[in-house]
Amino acid sequence: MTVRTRFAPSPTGYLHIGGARTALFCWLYARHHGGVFVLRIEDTDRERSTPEAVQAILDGMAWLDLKADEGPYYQTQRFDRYREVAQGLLAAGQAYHCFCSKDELDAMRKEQLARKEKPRYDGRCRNRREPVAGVNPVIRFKNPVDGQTVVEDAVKGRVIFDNHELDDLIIVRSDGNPTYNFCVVVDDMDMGITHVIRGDDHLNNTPRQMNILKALGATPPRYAHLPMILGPDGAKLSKRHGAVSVMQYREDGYLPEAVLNYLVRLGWSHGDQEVFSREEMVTLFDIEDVNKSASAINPQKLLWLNQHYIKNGGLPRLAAELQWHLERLGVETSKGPALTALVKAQQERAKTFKEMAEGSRFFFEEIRAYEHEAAAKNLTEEAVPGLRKLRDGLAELQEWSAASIHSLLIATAESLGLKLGKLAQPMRVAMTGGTVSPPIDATLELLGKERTLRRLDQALAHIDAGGA
RNA sequence: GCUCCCUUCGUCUAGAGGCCUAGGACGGAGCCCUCUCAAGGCUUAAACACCGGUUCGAAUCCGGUAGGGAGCGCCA
Repeated sequence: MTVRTRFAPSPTGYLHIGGARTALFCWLYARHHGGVFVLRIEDTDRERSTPEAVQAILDGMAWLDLKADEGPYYQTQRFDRYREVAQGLLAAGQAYHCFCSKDELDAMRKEQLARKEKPRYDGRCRNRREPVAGVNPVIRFKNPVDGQTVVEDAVKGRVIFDNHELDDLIIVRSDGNPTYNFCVVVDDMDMGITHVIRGDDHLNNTPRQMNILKALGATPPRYAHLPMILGPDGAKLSKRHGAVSVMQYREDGYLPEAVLNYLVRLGWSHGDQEVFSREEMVTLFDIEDVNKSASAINPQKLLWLNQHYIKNGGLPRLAAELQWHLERLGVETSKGPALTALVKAQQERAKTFKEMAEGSRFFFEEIRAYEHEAAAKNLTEEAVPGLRKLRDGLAELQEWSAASIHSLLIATAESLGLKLGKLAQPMRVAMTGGTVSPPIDATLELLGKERTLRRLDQALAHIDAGGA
């Protein structure tokens, strides 16, 4: 039997980090077993579902490269099918019409709560023969009243529910539309889903779904309920935690492989290994190895992984990403060094592409102002002799390469009895306007001779003008 | 309130009765390297929620307690 998993988000918002992890595990499990990964959009709540949210989910998955092998299926396009199945249940006496009003239901709940009982529908319409005039009934599933339903969960283990804890849930609303728990069941059955991997907030729904499946004559799939993902503070994930949408991570300068690698280690591990390529994830991942307990997001570790992928990624790939971010900053990338060379110079000092792009602006844009403290400390009269001598040397330099620039720098500093830092740091401020850049020789090489000399003159003039 | 789930360093985790004086990673601290920022190298602090039981022996098994979480909708 081929494994078939599904990711079934409801399009009421963006693809957040928790959803992304669920999608990843579903995808990994399918890939690992040579199975099929199905995408299903659960949009039965027409009030809250939007096409923008559908697109956002698709975009998020595309960015993470979690391609669905089938779908997306839309539940709103399958309403006829749900109604058909509900009618079948009705005809078989496994479901019934319920005419209870909302007020009646509310009153019932209140009483039960007052008696310190779990609120549940008492099944009073189970044996009603006559319809109530003027009331459009809902359809309820006739849940078994005794016995137990056992969920053999791949991550939580054996979980036992007494059927009398479960009540007769509504499967079709009074307006004729099917409800969530029912659609899920019909879909999982129709789509031949063999493994339902989802958040553990659904664990309590599982016995109800299994009972409906059994009533339908279907074999329940294998279930795996993933622990929740919490915010950095250990509280439930929310907007207040910043990057809730996976696409926000792109904006913030993260690579999808870093996000994926971070996510796969939340609730899953393989010994002491921290870094996993996509291929390794696929071969090593197993749902049986997933943890039971919730985990908090650790932004520092994500940052570290991102840095790892920046340091070790392929240049063309990284250059494309840098270009995307530079363009976001409004930088004209054609007016500067080749981006692959730039990435090579910057990849050791950036944790994110956002950071790298911001730290690379000076390669493309003129220096309009020096950082105050940096200039005050480095662009001083004291630095002038060194800068002048270096300017002469650079102007005559035949081969404009980091290596030759480096030699010139050493020689210049030596001849003036200066420590390298006394020369390099003023140069850095002159070239970048600030104090941070790649090694100065590499920076000059990337800047090019003309720009270097121009900026050196600009700095000298600045000092000459009294640092104003 | 009821049902269900969870509990190893700050965080992610290893651990499936003796290999544990509990390992790794991020983060922290210190040192080294150094033209800045980084990167890198080395060192270091830091945890089995609690109480009982089983056992020659428990982080690992059992029971309870506490603390977190989820569900209990004509939401998904």
